[in-house]
Amino acid sequence: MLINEIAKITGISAHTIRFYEKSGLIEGKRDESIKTNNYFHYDEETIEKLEFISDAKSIGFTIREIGQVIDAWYNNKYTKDEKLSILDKKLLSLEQKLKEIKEMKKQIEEFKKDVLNDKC
Amino acid sequence: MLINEIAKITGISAHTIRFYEKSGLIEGKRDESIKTNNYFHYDEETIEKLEFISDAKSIGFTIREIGQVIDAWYNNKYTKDEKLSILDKKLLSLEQKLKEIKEMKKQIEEFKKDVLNDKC
DNA sequence: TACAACATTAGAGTGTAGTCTATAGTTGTT
DNA sequence: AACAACTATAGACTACACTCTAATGTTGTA
Repeated sequence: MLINEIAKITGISAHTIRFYEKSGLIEGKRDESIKTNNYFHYDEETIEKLEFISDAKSIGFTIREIGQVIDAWYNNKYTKDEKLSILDKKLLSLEQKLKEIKEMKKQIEEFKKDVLNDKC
Repeated sequence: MLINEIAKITGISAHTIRFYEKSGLIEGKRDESIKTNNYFHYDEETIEKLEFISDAKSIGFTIREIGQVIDAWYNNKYTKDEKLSILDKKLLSLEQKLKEIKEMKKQIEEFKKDVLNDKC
């Protein structure tokens, strides 16, 4: 698959996909048998990664954090223990976010009560 | 209270507090009886607002969104119905975030299983 | 073969949310 | 009076995450 094809599939622009590639989140491969161009080719795994990136971004993970998780899962940069430690840290920070969101919900519900009772 | 005092109480720097003031999130008042300076004075409500801002930021709300919620609660920019509508929208987006975080947790737990089973 | 549609790279520009610097004036302490 | 510590303002600078432009080359269709 060339860049515009995965762009269409994932809904992420070719520009942004190139930006993610520069940032080390994904990696296209060049077809060595083709000598006339140096187009990048992307596979199913890249689609998976891009979808994961979209999800992770929407809950506030940074590019660097997402890169860590991707590396912990797909790549062989880390030992098994290092991978597990990275993933456990992310799980903890998700727990934290969950708590904060629940508290924020309570607080906004309090605001609503105040508005309903004309207290502000 | 002058700026450095609420900075100390809230743990937010004076610079950032001034930035929030410029952004319309909080508002200090000048003491008209003092002619020698034009220092801003802040009250307890500002501390409440600043603490709300910290919480809301950490779960990914933008300055603009936080401004809307603060206006919906403290100010008289909106009618009662408009205020309730703004707060309900924020509650919905919190529900959405909650869902996404739960899904992300599941996904990272899957990653962990793969790592544990040496599948990657 | 003309040409639209695609590909690459480097680098510039944008918006968000701060963060810092410089300048100038004010307040409190010795 | 000297001076450290505070205050305000404008504007420069930073990091992050895109987003776009320009230049150049390639591919596929009429």
